[in-house]
Amino acid sequence: MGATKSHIFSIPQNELAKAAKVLAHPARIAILDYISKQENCICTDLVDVIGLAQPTISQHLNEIKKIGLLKGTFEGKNLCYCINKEKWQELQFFFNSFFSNINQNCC
Amino acid sequence: MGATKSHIFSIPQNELAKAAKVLAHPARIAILDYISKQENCICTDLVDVIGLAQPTISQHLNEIKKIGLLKGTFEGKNLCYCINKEKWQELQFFFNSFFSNINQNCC
DNA sequence: ATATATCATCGTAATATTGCAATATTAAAT
DNA sequence: ATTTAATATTGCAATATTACGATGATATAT
Repeated sequence: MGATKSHIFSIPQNELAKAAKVLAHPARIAILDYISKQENCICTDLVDVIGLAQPTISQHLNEIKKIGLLKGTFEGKNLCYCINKEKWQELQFFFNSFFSNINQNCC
Repeated sequence: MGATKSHIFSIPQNELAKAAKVLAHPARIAILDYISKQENCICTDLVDVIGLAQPTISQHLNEIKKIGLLKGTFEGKNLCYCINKEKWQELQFFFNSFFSNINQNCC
């Protein structure tokens, strides 16, 4: 017990849950908020902006990267990254479709 | 350590994360999928539909109820509930606003 | 009143997440 | 080559989540 039984759910259900999981932490919302409001790709110290330790920020960034929501070069000294607009819009559409599917005859 | 440092984030950031957390499990997506597709309030055996044990379903329902996404009478023999349309639309708007805030000049 | 059906709660085991100190890696600057 | 700055990885402690058996509560049917 303890682990999510993903196999009993459909692929879209698992996909949406996975995406929601990435958004299910205020630090990751804050990171996305910050990055999405910059004029250009940022090469900055999110550590100072957010207020968590560097390894923790790095971990959160990794969670966001894993679903493809960030793009950029993640090597070397100055890490430059920004929102992957295509994936962002895909997720927006995905969430919006989910919310739009409610049966309006109910209650 | 171990617990989310909610206090260092803004209220909207925490609110969105909290809502996303509810959607961050395929069972809860499946439950919402199912309920939102019914013609009326359901008074049914989600246990059979989803395929998890009754206490587990009950827990998941409670998570959804806690953010006000379900309404109905939750007592007695026949539990009747359905989507709280107002909260549903509020969340849809909330998520959509978040996704719409991306700076289009980036990258 | 007793049985039955439905949902909630408790207790607990398994697993996942969060956070950070310590350390490693990488690339640029000197 | 060495130092410096930025990010990643490792290891681990604290906490949270997921799942379910056992049990409790409540309402209807008999």
